[in-house]
Amino acid sequence: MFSKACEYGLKAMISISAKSSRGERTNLKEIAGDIDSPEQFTAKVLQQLSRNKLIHSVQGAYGGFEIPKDKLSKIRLIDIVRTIDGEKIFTGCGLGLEACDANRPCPIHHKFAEIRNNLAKVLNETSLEELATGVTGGLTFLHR
Amino acid sequence: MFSKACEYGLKAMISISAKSSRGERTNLKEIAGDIDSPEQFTAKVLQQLSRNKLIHSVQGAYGGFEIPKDKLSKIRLIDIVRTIDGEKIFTGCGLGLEACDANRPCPIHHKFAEIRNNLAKVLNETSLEELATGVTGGLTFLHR
DNA sequence: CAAAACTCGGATAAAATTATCCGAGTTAAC
DNA sequence: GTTAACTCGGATAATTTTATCCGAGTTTTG
Repeated sequence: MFSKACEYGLKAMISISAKSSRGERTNLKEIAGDIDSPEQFTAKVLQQLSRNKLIHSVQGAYGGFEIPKDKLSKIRLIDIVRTIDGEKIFTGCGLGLEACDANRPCPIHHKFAEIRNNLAKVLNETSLEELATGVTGGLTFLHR
Repeated sequence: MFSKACEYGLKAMISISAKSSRGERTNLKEIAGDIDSPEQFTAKVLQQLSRNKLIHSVQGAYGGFEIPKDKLSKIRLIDIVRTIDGEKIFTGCGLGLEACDANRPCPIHHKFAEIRNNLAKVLNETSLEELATGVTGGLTFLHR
């Protein structure tokens, strides 16, 4: 469904959110520990998220990553997925056709439009805040 | 969503179905032409489908691939996806956790279970015959 | 039986994705 | 101002996926 990079990105964002909602800043090592991901690869993903203003990075000692509290309810999963995996998952043809639309649909176009729209809807409706709350409350988990 | 191999497999199966429903046998070159795919890579996918009894292969001159007519309405997209991409797309965690279930769910577990179930439902309900009819009637297309 | 038209399957190559290495820059504490 | 704890980013390596090569076997036709 999502690339590994995107999976790490989503988990990292949720981990950062949980900390940020308590006013804590976290860092690469802590994040990678929380989500059980390769540190350096995760660093690349965090850089990408930082460049796209989804998180705020602070260099130097006691630095790390954080998300301003007022943003927690505004960032949605779809923003993260868009940043890392792009639009393809939302608009791409289920059979990989370069051009596939209502005018010249692939055999599964209509059935898949519905599934993709539903995915987009869920990702669009789900805020980071909501998911961070679940993790903080011990109801959901970011690693096995 | 699906791997390239699976995309080619699905398109190839639809192409073969369209021919088989008219009693025609087709072959690798024709299939790759129909679905605009790399010939040799498509050959590997067809071998896999053949070994798993989803299509029947005939060697030698005038050989090729075909699907017995009585199977056309029985083969569903889910059979093809299972053969090529496996179960992961149906059961795997949206965030890539090794273990993710109702007991120890990832933050998006419940929302994604619904999407995946819907995908499985669509793939399970869609027969090859149905899709081949659309292509034969010029309503849907297997290449750009 | 020779030639042509096919599939089969092992081997290799190319490309994309995932993962790691490491030197450099930034900041806080002492 | 030195050290420790960080992020940044270019370079490289490993792995997986996608694509191609090619010799061998099968079958039909003439």
